[in-house]
Amino acid sequence: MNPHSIKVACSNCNLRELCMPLDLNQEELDRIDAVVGSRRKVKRGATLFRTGERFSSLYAIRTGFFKTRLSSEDGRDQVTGFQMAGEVIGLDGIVNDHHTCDAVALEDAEVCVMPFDRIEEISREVNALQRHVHKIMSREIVREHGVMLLLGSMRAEERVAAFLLNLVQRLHARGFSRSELVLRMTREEIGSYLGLKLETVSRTFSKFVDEGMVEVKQRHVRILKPEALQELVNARVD
Amino acid sequence: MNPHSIKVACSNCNLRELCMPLDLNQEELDRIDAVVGSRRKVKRGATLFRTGERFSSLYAIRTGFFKTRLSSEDGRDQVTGFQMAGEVIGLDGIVNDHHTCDAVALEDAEVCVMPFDRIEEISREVNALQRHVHKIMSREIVREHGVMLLLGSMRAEERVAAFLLNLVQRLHARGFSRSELVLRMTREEIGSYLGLKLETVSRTFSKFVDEGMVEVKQRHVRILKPEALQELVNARVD
DNA sequence: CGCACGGTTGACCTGTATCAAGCCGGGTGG
DNA sequence: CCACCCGGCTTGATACAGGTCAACCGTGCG
Repeated sequence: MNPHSIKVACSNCNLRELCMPLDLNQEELDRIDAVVGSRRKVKRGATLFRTGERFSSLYAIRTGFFKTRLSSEDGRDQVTGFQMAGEVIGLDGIVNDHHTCDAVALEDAEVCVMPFDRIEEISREVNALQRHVHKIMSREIVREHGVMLLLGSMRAEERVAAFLLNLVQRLHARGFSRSELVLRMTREEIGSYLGLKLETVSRTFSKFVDEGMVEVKQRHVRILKPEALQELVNARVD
Repeated sequence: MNPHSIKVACSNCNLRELCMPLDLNQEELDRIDAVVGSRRKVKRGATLFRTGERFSSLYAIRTGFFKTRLSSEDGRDQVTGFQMAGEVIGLDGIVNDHHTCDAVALEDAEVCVMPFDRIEEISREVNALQRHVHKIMSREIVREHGVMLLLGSMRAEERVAAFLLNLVQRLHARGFSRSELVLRMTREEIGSYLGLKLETVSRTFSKFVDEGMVEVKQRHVRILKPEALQELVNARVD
């Protein structure tokens, strides 16, 4: 759509510790800079890639917030994840050379475009990058295991609690508050991700508010009792 | 537990087209043989690896049938997948150098042990192997997306139908019948995987039988109307 | 042979979906 | 600047899918 060729060295990027391996010598650093082909801006509501599009690159999010979703022709819709700065999207496309989900920007965003064949080429030479790529993919697999646990065995309250704690923890790792957050997505999108209807998400928020665990004003959420939420998530089922 | 050092060349393995890249010259083939360190037998009910164990290898299943499960201390249990011959397990361990799930044999099994540092080493030299490893990981990510869709948006009948079709399709790719299968797992394990209780799985089977879509005798299942099951899976929700 | 585990089935309960009405806040146009 | 509108959200009433609890059955193993 709107590719930009402004290149900024990864070695200078303030997200480096989030999206690149750490212990590199200068030569390796220079090599890794070559992984990023260009940058690309994505407007709120626009897609970075869509189901069926040819896969060519992974994308490291510099700024903004994305959702990924499966949209099958038969009308089922499933949000498979929310991604923020420092996270990598596009891994789904590697198997079949085509993307199998949509990536939609939930706010104006900018990504680093990393052509995958270049990633493969350089990770043959820089062991740390090779290892890094493997870890990123493995991390995604483990994350999805967690979502399966959530969808397969948690009740609505537990899901919403887990969702809020996960979001705020990731934001905190990026220097934001550990108790306050702004939701970038609608109740419906949260519901899709959590396997719930939007009304249930809304009711659950209200319940948490009644119980003094959180404050909710529209999309602004303040977590008052993180331990209480955590306890919900840990609750034994049987 | 019980490592065996019997080595059999991948180049001669009848599962090669399932678990190894295809277009290789002789030199590359020889190199890839070096990926497999040894074999290991796993008795029914035993674990190949457990949550928390140090990660060192991926495993290619030669024979037998596995389930992977998350078993959190708090009593939640979630089956995250069923794996059969030609499939690779252990990818979850790469991120943190420790496994994050258990792999349990549902019948006596044998796996090829592939030390991961050797995989990384050789895939630096053999591009096809590098690409292959990336595809395996990406395939797992895409598979899990599918499970998220199933858990997040399908009703019980749809889940069970999808489960049966998926199993029989994978078995058929391995030379088994496209309509008959033997379940290697209990109703409870199916239920855990599908986010349902075992009674619901049982009832759903019975319903399918009543409707003439399948025959079920214990763990023997014969699919009589695959199109009907497929239609269920494709059913638009709204 | 008999026990134990896995599976089926029934009766009832409950959490979440569904349907519906109304609210709130931000953006637009008069 | 205000009125209006619209999308996103909340809340209530009701329906129903699937969970729970319980009894019973079949079969394969010791």
